[in-house]
Amino acid sequence: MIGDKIRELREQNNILLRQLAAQLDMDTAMLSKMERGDRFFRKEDIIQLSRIFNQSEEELLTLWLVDKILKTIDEEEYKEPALKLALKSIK
Amino acid sequence: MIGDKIRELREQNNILLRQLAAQLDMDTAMLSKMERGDRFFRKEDIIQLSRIFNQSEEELLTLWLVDKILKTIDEEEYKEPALKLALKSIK
DNA sequence: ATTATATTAGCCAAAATTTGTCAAGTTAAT
DNA sequence: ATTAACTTGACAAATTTTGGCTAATATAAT
Repeated sequence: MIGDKIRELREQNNILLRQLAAQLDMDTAMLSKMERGDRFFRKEDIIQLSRIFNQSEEELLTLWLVDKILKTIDEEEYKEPALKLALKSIK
Repeated sequence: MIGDKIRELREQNNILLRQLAAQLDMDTAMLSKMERGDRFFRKEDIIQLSRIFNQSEEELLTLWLVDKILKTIDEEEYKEPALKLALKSIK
């Protein structure tokens, strides 16, 4: 989700993993995993990426949070009613 | 959320914390925390509780999952768009 | 006020999860 | 076959979660 988006942006801008990783001050392997959804980005990294690629922070942070949500409901039976209720409860 | 529900059910049935805790084979203090939302119930406990109180497993597990979701988005800015997107993505 | 019962809070260690690093492995292009 | 880009797996360090114990607090009855 957010990983795909970052990869897309990175490729559109012809930046290599190791170059972007350097900018974020992280290991290349880690960024690779993050783009592929194996690991989570840190929130701060997302904020920095939104600057680097000139994207709205809201958009990227939202995608990032979606991944977190999906991870917590992953494998659970009642995802849909739970999400709906959660949505209600925050409004 | 799920804690309130369990407490409600327990009180309606005039069961003491320590009695219910015994049935669930857990520490009384732990159950107290769970009812108050300080700690999560284990999924198995919820299933057992649905039998004890004759409630639908779906209802209780859903409330339980809502709590998990709320915890992961707690403090985050873009809860609402993220929940909406998550909902879309699972359908 | 004292006792008895019920609930909550605080602390700590065990267990589980997450995170970062490194080295080895793939893939794709030349 | 060599090289550059990327991916993967294994591992330790760090962080978070969990469960249990004990003590503190609250409530009610005598």
